[in-house]
Amino acid sequence: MSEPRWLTENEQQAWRRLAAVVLKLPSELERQLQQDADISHYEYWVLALLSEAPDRTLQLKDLAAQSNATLSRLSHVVSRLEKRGWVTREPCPHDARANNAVLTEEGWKKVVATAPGHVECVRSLVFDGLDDADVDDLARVCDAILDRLDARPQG
Amino acid sequence: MSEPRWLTENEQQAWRRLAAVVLKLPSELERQLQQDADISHYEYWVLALLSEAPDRTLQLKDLAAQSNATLSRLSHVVSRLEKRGWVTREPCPHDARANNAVLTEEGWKKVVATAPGHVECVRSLVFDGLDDADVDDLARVCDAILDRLDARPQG
DNA sequence: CCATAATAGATGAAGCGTCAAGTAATGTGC
DNA sequence: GCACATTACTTGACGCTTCATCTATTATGG
Repeated sequence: MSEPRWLTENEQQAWRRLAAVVLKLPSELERQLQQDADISHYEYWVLALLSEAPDRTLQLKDLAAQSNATLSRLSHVVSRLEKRGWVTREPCPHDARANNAVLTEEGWKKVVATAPGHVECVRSLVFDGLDDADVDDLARVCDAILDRLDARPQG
Repeated sequence: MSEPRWLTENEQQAWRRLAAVVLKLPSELERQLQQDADISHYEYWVLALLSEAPDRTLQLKDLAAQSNATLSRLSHVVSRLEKRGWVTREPCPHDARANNAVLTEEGWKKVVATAPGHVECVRSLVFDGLDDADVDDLARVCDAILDRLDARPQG
């Protein structure tokens, strides 16, 4: 084991701030959605993805990938969303192992009702403090981090 | 309720990437620490903060603030760390309501043993993909977001 | 001083995510 | 075309965070 490559002063500062964002931003978004729509951030994300998908339908596997979650987590969440009447499960025609998640009309209404307040929250927390150049920088840096995250051996 | 201020195309892209980072980065750090040191990311933060504090001692209230957590969460975590022999609670001399958390010698050793691998993980996931200008951009953007997060009315 | 409020922390229940197993269907090698 | 591995998903248990509530101590107002 060689000498660890410690962080420079600049990197430490950036890291502390990124760590704080990564910790606080989700909990604030969670709070807003819970309070205003009685729904978790991840549940919202699932509904939003379905609302944009063709026929408002996605196979669970793909929905899991697009929402950055494990299939297990998604399965639990879809069960909850099903109980609330926002999503239904349907067998996938071409693969008897697979299931599709389909957004119901009620689910669509839920997304439509929830989206404006949530977008406003994201905007006020993130984008109102940034100019156009900052937004580009943010996207670029996040992309670089994601490249390395996705390149990891075993998730 | 006026027309919501939707996100521009650029903002949407940046947001999706930030959301992915905010979701994936913590779980990857969690995985590394759990695997290599049998400890959670937040537990590591607590130990690391204590290791840098004068006398390796901090009042629970201050430790909660510095680690971006509620007092309740910290209290539970300190209980676990106490059971593992890495931290002890001591009454605060000047305020009988308050408790100090103190890092034990065993706790110090744990930090020393864990830090290099964790820093390596942070470096490889975040900083190895960024140049100096990116690091500055990251710090600046995170700072702007934190300003708005911390300015929120009620947490 | 005394009542009230605020602060510091602890604790138990509830909900969600993760992990380990399990089932069922579908590829793949020989 | 039959074993074997892989894929797709479900389920139950466990651990951790949050929330509400509780105790104890310290400030504050009159």
